[in-house]
Amino acid sequence: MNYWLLKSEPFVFSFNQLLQDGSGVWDGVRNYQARNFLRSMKEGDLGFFYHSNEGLEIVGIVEITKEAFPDPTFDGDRWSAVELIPVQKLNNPVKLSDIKQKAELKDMVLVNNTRLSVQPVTSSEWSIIMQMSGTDI
DNA sequence: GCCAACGTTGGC
DNA sequence: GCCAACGTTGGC
Repeated sequence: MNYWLLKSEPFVFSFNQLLQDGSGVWDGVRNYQARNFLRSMKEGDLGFFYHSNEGLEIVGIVEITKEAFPDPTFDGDRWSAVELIPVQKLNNPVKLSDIKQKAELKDMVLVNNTRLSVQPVTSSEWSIIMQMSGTDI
């Protein structure tokens, strides 16, 4: 079981939107590093849903329900997409500024490679953030 | 609005 | 294959 973090600008696609829709396709990724992470996702993996630009916080948890397939917004198999469902909204969104203050989280990709939109999260990072959010799964 | 970090493009 | 120029992302 692996953990991930997915970034979206809330005015493009928000966690609330995903909750409303019931499921979503994570497409439009045009970065090789991010694509490779998409391709290594397994059904049942969990991910944080992060709002970039506005909010700057982790707002919810998603679960991968369909492993990588060709991105429907692109002609060809160069880019990939996955399907996911919302699992839960965090009781307390975890802000980037709070993450940055935690010594245990200083190595998070989110902190060190701000531009990567799909990134892995270690299980210890996952549990620390879950604790900060006051949320149980 | 600015700027740092990173990715991509294209000339050589 | 290198590197300068440019474009984009995203935090501040």
